[in-house]
Amino acid sequence: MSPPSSPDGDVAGGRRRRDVTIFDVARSAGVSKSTVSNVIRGVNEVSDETRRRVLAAIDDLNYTPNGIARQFVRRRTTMIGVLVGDLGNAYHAQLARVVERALFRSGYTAVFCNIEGDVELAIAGVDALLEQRVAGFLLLASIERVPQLPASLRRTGVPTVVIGLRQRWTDSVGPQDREGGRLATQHLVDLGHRRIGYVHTSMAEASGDRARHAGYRAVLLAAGLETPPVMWWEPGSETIRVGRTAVNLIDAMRGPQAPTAVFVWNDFAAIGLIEACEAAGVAIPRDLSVVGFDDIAIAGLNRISLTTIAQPLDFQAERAVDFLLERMDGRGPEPPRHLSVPVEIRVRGSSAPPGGAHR
Amino acid sequence: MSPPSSPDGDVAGGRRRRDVTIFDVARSAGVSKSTVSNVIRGVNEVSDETRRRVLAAIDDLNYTPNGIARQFVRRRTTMIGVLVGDLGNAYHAQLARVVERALFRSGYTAVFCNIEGDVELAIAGVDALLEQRVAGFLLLASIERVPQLPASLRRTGVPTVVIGLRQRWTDSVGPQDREGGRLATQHLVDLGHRRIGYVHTSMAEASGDRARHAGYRAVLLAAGLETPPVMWWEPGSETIRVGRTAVNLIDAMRGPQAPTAVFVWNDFAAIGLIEACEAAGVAIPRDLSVVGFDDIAIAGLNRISLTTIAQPLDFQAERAVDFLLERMDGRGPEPPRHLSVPVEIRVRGSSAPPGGAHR
DNA sequence: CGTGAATCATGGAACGTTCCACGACGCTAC
DNA sequence: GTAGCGTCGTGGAACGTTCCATGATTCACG
Repeated sequence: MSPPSSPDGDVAGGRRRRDVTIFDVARSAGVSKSTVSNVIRGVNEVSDETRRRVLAAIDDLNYTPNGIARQFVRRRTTMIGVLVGDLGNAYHAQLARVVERALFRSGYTAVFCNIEGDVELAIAGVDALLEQRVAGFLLLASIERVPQLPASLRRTGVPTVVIGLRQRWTDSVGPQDREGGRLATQHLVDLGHRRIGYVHTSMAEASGDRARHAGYRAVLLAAGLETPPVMWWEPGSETIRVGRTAVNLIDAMRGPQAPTAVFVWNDFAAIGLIEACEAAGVAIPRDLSVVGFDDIAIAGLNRISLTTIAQPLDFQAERAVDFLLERMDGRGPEPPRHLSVPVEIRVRGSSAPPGGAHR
Repeated sequence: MSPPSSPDGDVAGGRRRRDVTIFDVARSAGVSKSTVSNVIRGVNEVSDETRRRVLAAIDDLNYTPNGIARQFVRRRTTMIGVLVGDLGNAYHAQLARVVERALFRSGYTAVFCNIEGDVELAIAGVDALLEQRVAGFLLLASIERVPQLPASLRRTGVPTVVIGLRQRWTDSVGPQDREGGRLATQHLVDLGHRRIGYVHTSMAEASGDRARHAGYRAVLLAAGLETPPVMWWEPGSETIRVGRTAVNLIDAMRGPQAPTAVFVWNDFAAIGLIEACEAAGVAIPRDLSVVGFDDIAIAGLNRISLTTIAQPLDFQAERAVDFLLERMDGRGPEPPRHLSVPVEIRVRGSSAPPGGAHR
């Protein structure tokens, strides 16, 4: 009858074997493609008998709907572009993880783009995501190395939600940075410290930095304490750069007005700082108490034991996804919402009374 | 002339504003859609003058090609499904990061699916990726919690490459596990240890576990040393579970035949083990030397200082992507290739002569 | 001047869905 | 008996590309 077993398009050799389509299912079930479509989408009442036959045919042919075709015709994908600072950084990796879960649970697919603080990469990544017609963007904090990113995203007109950094132009979700700065600093004051420094990265727009600093200053002011000049920390891009010099902090430690405690704007930097201090002969917490922010996983290790401010990442991810889905539906409120979720302090071994009373 | 500023499809309200299409560009440039397509794809010689006009029109209209439509008609996407064990685990996160970069560099998009050792999640994730018609799969190690995954992927017929775990049915890339086990154990023997234990997870198919164990046994055999029973470690799923008991190791440490050193099958477990030991009063390295595998970022911290086997993740990711692209082109060789990349030992503070000669 | 080749541009079919308008059928109510 | 309605199913247009076969023009060469 038919030509003897047509070539059929090899799985290999470039051109792919033709998929089972909705037509094949329709033919096999003896109905029209529209009916199959209705069954799959669960709309437009279909009689039980017909549905049964269609489902049987789907099962029979091992049919998987072609999501690309669906997204094409609907002119709306289920992909969300997730821009993340650096997956090598535990805080970002953790955030990426919970975001992926939250999106998946809502039926969306996370497409990550690892910015790595590289402007070229960021631009190329966003372009690629736009070409893929992502339905939305999720911007995960720490975009300090690519300051033009927010404006650029905004211009695309694609719904965007920011996590970890407050932005005026769109919804954002983040920790109570100011409160966190307050808690951390108050903890140090309560321990009896009188000269408490603040350490951040050298970048200006670092997520939450400003607010954390404000909380810190407020406590010092209320306690009638002097505010030493801000110290900075040059973050390593890939890992916590062991022994990387926190130049002016170490210098300060040797000066006449050495702080007895510091609040560091995030754990990643705090741990690097501890490493650098110890390498320079500054004992933690005897010579210097350190408090971080984020409570990344390793902060809880006994070997690290970093006092820090914990923020609930899961909850933030879920709310951010909620916000994003609303905006994608055009249901997002104006002006944009900004949710700050509560933080709490985890007191561990890196902080102690001045002079190192315990440990 | 025209109706007063037609509704035009609001950006919000569900139905999206119609994109600029290739037709708009064609009209604006005064050519056919085919010519625009030729210019974009850089094929089928186009005169310089025409190309210039088309590019100008593209720029003018701010046209972004619709990747979904392209992938639809070509019946081939540029998305690669990346199945990863647990982004919360530093080793996986690091691997995910380099894989994303390598794929991006080749013009592909990584679509991660975080398995989390959850069978349901894994199945649902793979289904979603199949619906998205990913062009290939990359399986990142540690699928020990979802043993049926390889077989399931294989059945899909979608080209797959495995990283970190040797599989017979398809290409794989991984570290020289056996050699790593050898190096680690030889290091301990050289330090003078006579009773050296091996610690792994309780899961059978853990990536590389078997080969690492084999390297370990080979060294002990060659050195004429006794092989203590294998000890196991129940890994925490989300973080290194601080203080989680490595039950039978701690027990063993108290017994008459306590090992003076252990080789732990990966850093994640090794660090957890160190924590548990120290919590139980076993000092590292005085009472017990510990060697890990992977050289995850925090292993290099002075506070951790874990002696371990380093493997080059970037290189593995690049080769794995090469392999995958070849298979996707139908150029993959038969039988499948298995690449083992060299490892090296990084000696740090967690290993010392028995009795803790230094530190 | 006619032919063939080279260069460049074009129109149309196809890709696998969704969604809409419509139609067939059976039932109820007047 | 027929109008109206509810239930269930259908065919076709549309989505924005790619790719192929073909067409138009120009030029070199005999």
